[in-house]
Amino acid sequence: MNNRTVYIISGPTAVGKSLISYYLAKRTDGEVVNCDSIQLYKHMDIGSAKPSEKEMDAVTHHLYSIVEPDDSMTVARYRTMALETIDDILSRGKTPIVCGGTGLYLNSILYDMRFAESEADVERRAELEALAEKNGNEYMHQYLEALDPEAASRIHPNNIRKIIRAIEAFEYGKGVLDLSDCPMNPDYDFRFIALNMEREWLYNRINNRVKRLISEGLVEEVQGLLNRGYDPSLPSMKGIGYKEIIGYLNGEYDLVDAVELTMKNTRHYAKRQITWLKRYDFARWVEINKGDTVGDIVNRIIDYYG
RNA sequence: GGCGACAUAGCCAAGUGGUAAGGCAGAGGUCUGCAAAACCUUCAUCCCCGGUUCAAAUCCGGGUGUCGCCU
Repeated sequence: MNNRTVYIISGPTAVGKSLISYYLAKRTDGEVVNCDSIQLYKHMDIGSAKPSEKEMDAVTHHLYSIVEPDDSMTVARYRTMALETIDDILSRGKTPIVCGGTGLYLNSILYDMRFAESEADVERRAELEALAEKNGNEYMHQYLEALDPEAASRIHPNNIRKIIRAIEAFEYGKGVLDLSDCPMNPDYDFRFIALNMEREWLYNRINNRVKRLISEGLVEEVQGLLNRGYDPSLPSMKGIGYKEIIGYLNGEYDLVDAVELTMKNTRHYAKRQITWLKRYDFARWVEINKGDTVGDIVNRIIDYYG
């Protein structure tokens, strides 16, 4: 038993990753491993479009609903958990099927990304944010330039978030590394699938999905999260669908506007996801056409790798 | 039928003689600890015809269209 095959099912939001992973798991005696930054959170089921309970019961799903919305997730943490899960699945002779569209998280599995031992320092970050607030982005960029010219040259002066991270990283060790010169993770035999479909169709699916989430009770879910005391400023609460509904509940606009905003932001997100996936030249792009059944697609995925 | 207003990118829209702001949508892209985040790039010759002028989206005349009011 020395199979190291790991399927990765990625693609933009709403292409149908979850469903395809589910059927692929049935066909390959597999177990699904979540790679979606929002599906990691508990109590965020509707908005993040988690697989149904039925699917979760029929096939083992890992890393869904494992942290509280106010827990701080990071790529480093995700990577540790994901790798442990994958190893566990392999050790039992099953096939891990990583499913999700969070690019950086996928990357952390695919590559040997090294993270410093120490966790990010929240206090120092707050200090730097205050400094940026006071002196402006340009000032911070110059400050970074003095510390780490190489990193400064890679980060746009307007991208204050990355500038701050780079300063933090420099102060705590080696600075930010370049994503592109990271070695591939040698431990697995990846079968990387990037699902995609015609843009217009995808956008239609996104719009319909948002409507469906509302009818399934997204507003109530968000209200419930607020009632539990989760702050809108939490990263989890800034997920698409959540932040827009919060705006509606705060009376900033009506529900129709919230829905349209959510659709728009989801479309933008899907576009960014596709852009991200294009970086992987080893990705097998699977184009989904109208009329394809899930079975067809799963067959194509399996056939791809003989 | 008459009078008036308006006509700028897919949409909203600034610009009233000097060589087309901005926003949204769309498209493309960046990415090593908030990533469903953050950030970047790109997209018009101004309804049509004629005139005035060194120079017109901007002024004049005519046409067409839209809207409003009147009959």
